[in-house]
Amino acid sequence: MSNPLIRKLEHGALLTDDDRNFLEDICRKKRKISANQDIITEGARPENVHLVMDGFACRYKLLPDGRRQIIAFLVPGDFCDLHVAILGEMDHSIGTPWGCSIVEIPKETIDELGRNHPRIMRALWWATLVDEGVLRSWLVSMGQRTADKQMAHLICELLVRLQTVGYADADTFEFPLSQVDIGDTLGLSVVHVNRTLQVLRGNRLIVWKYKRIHIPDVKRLEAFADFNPKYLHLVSRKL
Amino acid sequence: MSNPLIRKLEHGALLTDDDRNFLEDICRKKRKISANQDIITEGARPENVHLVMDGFACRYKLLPDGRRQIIAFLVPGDFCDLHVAILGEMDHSIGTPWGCSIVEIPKETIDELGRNHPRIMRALWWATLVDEGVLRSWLVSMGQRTADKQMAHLICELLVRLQTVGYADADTFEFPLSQVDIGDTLGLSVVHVNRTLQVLRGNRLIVWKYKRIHIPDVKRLEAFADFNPKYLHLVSRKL
DNA sequence: CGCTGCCTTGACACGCCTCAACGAGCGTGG
DNA sequence: CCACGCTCGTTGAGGCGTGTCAAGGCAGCG
Repeated sequence: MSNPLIRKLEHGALLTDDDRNFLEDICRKKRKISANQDIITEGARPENVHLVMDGFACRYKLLPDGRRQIIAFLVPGDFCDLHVAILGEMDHSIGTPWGCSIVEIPKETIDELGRNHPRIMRALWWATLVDEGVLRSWLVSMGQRTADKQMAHLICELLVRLQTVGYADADTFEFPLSQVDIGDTLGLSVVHVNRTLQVLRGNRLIVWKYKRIHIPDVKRLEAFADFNPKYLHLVSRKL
Repeated sequence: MSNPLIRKLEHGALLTDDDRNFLEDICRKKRKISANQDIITEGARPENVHLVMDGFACRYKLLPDGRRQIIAFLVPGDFCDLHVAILGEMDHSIGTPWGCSIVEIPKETIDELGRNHPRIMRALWWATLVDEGVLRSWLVSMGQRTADKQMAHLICELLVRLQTVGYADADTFEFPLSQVDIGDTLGLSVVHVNRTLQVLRGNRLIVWKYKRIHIPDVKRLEAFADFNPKYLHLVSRKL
């Protein structure tokens, strides 16, 4: 079983075979999004719900002066806009500077989940609440941690999140982002991102080559970043 | 009708008289929390859900070195821990450095809402999704705005949120926070908060005296902060 | 009266930003 | 096949925003 959505939800709720089959069905029609494309733009009122199945996407917000803040990374198994059904309008955009594939799910299918698959519905709420926990943790990082620890913390988080959906090994994962992207994520300039990365590499906390991050000593990086995965609320951290 | 919870939820969903009566009933037994007290502490698994009815509370997270990051302000009508029912354990603390009064609602009452008051339930989900929107906006502020605009943005947000529950007039509201608290909210040092406030006061963007903020020209402050209230998803901004 | 908490100020240091330039890798078209 | 342009990473120099340390002032209160 390698469907990232199912893998993820199993960390938040108990599913039956029936639930799993239903989810498997939903995820059949994948669609590729090429690099530098928006999936949904701020102000839209999408008719379908979007789910990332492969690659990376990101939530972001543009300021009038052109600055961009990336608010979240969406990895396989993550929903882009589950909330629009209730909120109506997107208050931010979602794009993929690196390419990804997604599945579009009609709103009615989500309504059907509410009626016939309460366990899945609960798992979806679990997922959005976890997203909120991640957001809180990013805010803490930004407010209180220096650039090096902030960066280390982000990498620790991605390692765990990608592991839960089968997209990372014990100490390495693919990472297609540019240093500009990281800057827009952490609220830093490219130049400073570059210099900070050099320090992390110099201390052998991370190795980053060919769009892949490798962590020589995970425990050491987690200690350095003061990383505690509790905020991800994974019931069983089976990897 | 002055129940802040009802006032707030009416901005997110249509309620019936029956719904309103039920909510009114829930909010009867208020309890005062004095200043510098925690309402819930990280790691707790509370049996009741907590709702702020008067005053201010805040979500916050403590780092090993003693630094504190405030993640959210909870004003009258805001729930502290609706999510614990699904997530199980608190991944942050909630306290009130300034005093507030709250209501404790048994989890079973929430379950009953799910069965008998679907409109309320939907409104509660609306409220937690709006909280997430606020969180996103804080992240954008922190990452991209300078201290002065960040502070101005926060004040604009609080003005609107307090207005929707009847705790602010057109251009003024009570604000019991200290400059240390603001520093921990925006990720700034007290010294810098102080100096930034002096600039804002000097430009007559805000007047802050006797634990009350007054805004001489709301439009001007909103323009300065680049404030757009759409992220609060208030269906009708009747004030 | 003398606490104590909060605001305010000054001096100095440092993290991070901006501007500017250059280099490496890579796809494209002549 | 090479020249070109593009994107991305890297470096240097200088400046500003913000942090830290330290001290003093003022108001509230026992």
